[in-house]
Amino acid sequence: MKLATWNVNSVRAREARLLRWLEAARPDVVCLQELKVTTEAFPFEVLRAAGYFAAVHGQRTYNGVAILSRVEPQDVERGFGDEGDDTQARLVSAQVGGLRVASAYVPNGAEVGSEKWSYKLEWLRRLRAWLDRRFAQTDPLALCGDFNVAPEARDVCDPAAWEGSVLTHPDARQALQDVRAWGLVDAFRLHHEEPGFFSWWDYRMLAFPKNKGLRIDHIDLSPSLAGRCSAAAIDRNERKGKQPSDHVPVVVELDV
DNA sequence: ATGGTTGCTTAGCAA
Repeated sequence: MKLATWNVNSVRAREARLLRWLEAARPDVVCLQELKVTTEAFPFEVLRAAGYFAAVHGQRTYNGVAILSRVEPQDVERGFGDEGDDTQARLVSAQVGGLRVASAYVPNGAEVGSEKWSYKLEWLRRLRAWLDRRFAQTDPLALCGDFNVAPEARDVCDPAAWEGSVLTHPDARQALQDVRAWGLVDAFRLHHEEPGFFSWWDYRMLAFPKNKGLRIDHIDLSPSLAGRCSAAAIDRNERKGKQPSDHVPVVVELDV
């Protein structure tokens, strides 16, 4: 199974590129983030024609997440289902082909110390609580998405320049580590040790041509799936050409 | 040098 995650930064603005990429990469399952569209206005028909079902948790203007799958997703769950804030569409999960897949759009956090920053850290705590509540470590689970955290210095183009940012702050890294301590493994790092692999480049300041990026999009696997992950890659080419997203797809191959 | 760019929505916010 080929499983991917991609923050498309508006599914409507990216529709042509998404369809072209699906045709070229032929993934079985794709987690999308930042749809920026309501569930009602999601392009179900065009994706169905391309061979994909969709489990969608949409929202107007901001956020919005989905799971595309060649087999029909079952048991779709939207949000955490906890007592916390439920106004931002940032999590959808579903059963696809024998495993549980989650598409997550972790809050960016805006600025360290801001209300949005607190919301980001709290959201990551809720994510860990959701894992504790909903799954056993033996379950085949893939948590995919824009985590808005570069886990280590090797995931940052210029660690000194990015020190203390919302994407690299020790508190954000610790919050992600607390999520992963449930029993998740960063699939990309199973296959690549070296620095210089990025999944996001700012639209501004010629960040992509200068390769000033960060690796903030991740596919995290439960132990049983980690042992079945035969390859991982970042599709850097998708940042090239006209009207790219600021993020590119991350792809893994699972022997399931 | 709190700059620069993109998307949604329509002037300002979010990233």
